[in-house]
Amino acid sequence: MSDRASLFALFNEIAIINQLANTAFASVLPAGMTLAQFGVLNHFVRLDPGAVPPKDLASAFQVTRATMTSTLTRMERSELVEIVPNPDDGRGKLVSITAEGREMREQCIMRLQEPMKEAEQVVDVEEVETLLPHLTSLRSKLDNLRD
Amino acid sequence: MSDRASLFALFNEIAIINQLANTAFASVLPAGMTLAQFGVLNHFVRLDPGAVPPKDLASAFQVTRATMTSTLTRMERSELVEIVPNPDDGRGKLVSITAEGREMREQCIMRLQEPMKEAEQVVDVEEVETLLPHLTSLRSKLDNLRD
DNA sequence: CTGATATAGTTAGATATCAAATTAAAGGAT
DNA sequence: ATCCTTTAATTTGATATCTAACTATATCAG
Repeated sequence: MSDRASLFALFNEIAIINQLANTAFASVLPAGMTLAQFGVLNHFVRLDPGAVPPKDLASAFQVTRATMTSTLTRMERSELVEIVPNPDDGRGKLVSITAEGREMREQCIMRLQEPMKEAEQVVDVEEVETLLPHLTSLRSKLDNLRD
Repeated sequence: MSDRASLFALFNEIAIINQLANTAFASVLPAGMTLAQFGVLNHFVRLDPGAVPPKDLASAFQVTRATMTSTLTRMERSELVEIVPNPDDGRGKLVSITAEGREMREQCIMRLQEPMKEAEQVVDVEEVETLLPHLTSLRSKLDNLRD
């Protein structure tokens, strides 16, 4: 197989894995929750960045600002985050996680244990350890390409 | 890092790579074309399956039948595929690629060369060769989990 | 044959995602 | 100070995707 075909096949496998994982994880989340929203909550809990502009969240997740606007609007509606004007920049906003948001994140983490456990049972741990650094490096290179 | 955290990180990297690749590839396709539609066209050209039921396409791409209905409806509207009732099954349909569909697929392949070339330039070929079999195996295992 | 169950496809309603256009504010150049 | 450019966020309109509910046909059990 040529290099190009391999690369193509690689992206193909990644697309399918992503879809399978997405569907499996999404199916156990509390009603109304999505992986995109969970990602935002998890980001706040893990990094504890305080109040951040939507654009920073957008670039952390590699989505457009329009996409982040959409997600954050829904999350504000369900009171998982709070959004206030940025006092230092009249164009901007600042987003922070609420107590409800933290609780919801805990709920999600708990529910995600089950499908993770299932995945662990079929997936070779060594395989994951082998794959991870390569994928991280690939992601980083593709990311640089974007600029 | 625990096994579970590694697995989680793995899915995370995969999600981001998928998004980056998706966006880059989608941006060079002819107006109106999408990766989902290209995937269907490519499937027909590579495997030459003749006329196939929508359900088979859905399972080939690991999407729901509803999703495939949506994609095929658009593709039929733009005359990239032809859809007729299945003479052997009153519930079913049969989908085949049209001459326009083949031309469109060629167009897409040509346009995809450019971003593929860029990716090739930053991505280590050996890295891809290392990754691919592991990803294929991972995909297959996750796939089995679904049933 | 008839009734229950399974399967193929669609529809409805939701979220995520993008690109392009718009609005408003910040920053820089002269 | 004024104009131009850039940046932050939103809106609009599109596709992809899911689940759940529905229709129609097929299949199987008795």
